[in-house]
Amino acid sequence: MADDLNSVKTDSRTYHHGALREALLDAAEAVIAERGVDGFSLREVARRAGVSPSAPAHHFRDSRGLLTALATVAFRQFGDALEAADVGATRMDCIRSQGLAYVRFALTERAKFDLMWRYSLTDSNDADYREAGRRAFLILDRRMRGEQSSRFADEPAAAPSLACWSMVHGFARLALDGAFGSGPEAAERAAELLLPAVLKHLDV
Amino acid sequence: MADDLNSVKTDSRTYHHGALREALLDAAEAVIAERGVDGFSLREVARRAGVSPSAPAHHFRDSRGLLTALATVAFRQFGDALEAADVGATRMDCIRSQGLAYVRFALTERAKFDLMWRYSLTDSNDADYREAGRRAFLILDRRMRGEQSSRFADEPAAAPSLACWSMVHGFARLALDGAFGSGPEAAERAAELLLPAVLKHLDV
DNA sequence: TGTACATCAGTGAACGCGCGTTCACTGATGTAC
DNA sequence: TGTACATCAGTGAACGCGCGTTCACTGATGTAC
Repeated sequence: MADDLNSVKTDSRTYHHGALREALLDAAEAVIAERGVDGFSLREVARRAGVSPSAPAHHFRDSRGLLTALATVAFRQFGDALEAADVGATRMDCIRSQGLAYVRFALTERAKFDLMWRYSLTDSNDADYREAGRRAFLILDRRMRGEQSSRFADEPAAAPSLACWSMVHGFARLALDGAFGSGPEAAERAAELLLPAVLKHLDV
Repeated sequence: MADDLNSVKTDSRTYHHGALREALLDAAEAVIAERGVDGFSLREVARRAGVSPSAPAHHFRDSRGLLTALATVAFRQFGDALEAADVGATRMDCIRSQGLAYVRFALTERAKFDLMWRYSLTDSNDADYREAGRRAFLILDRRMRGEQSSRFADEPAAAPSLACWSMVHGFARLALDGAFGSGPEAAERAAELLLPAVLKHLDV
């Protein structure tokens, strides 16, 4: 595996692919982006990667394995997006900015976002997968906790974070699932128009 | 179809089933409850209803038709549950009560709730389906609007309702999708423990 | 520097499967006269 | 009240499909000596 990365691009047909794992993840991403998560098939992914149907098994035991790996990648990108959005003059600004980024990610990476939460398709015991999900939540959670102590002393510590997470998650899902009209455009328009107003009703 | 309903139960094997439509819907509900929405198959449903694989086509054009009908039924039951929960001394009590009912429905009727929002599996143009979904939303929306005028004069009128809807919907989805631990018990425990505290952060 | 060999990463044919849908059909029902 | 017939609601065999996975295999790579 000490492959020169350039050679991967250049020598076109060797018996050993050289970067098949990544190629399969890319292909899988393309497939679900085009056909939706339910349209995923291992054979189709292999086909796109130009490889026999049994090749993926060497890198990801089975189809669930591949999807779990892809969901993990997706959660990492998602976490990165939240982290990048954690900016603003005040704590509340940061929170709102993260909320917008949350929904934007869901709407631009529809299929990946779907997959991240389709736990019937992934191995929810996979350590990397769990860790990637946990990290994403903690980015928001850390900002929510901030310096300030909760005004709601009698409640579980995670409640404010969870309230925020629930609201943006719910909004994103409703948008994706066509509650604001079907098609990506309708969802994006709704998000632009409504989400800022909706976030005003979050009290944390 | 002027069938005596009692006879449906009693004479066991006639060529004409007599209430096949309902039997198929029941069977479909059982199938997705056992196997999840992805485990649905038209043949399996026909099998359980004790009928040939092509029989369902007479009542529901195809498999999407059946699922759309089932989703419609589900949305009606969901609406009924919200309506029944719309009780309390204050407006806010009613809202909270509806929120709890929302999540309870999602957790007890997992598969049906899943199906309601899986719009890749249903015909989202179906009039009954749309109407049933709309009605459910309006039950919450009516209570949210109440007598009182919004304190947020500059925002879209639907924003408070949508904020509430998003929060409970998001919470329900996170619970269902295993964010609070996998398995129904974990989800229910989390809902009991966290949901009331989460709802305190809704400002409407 | 050369060689033997283990290991790794692929091939491609084959398996068995369950699926949705179509098709020509038939049994039961209800209605017109 | 009896009969002819249209319509409705089923049957069941057959279709073609794409799927995930297994299997015995082989080509390429890297390492020990």
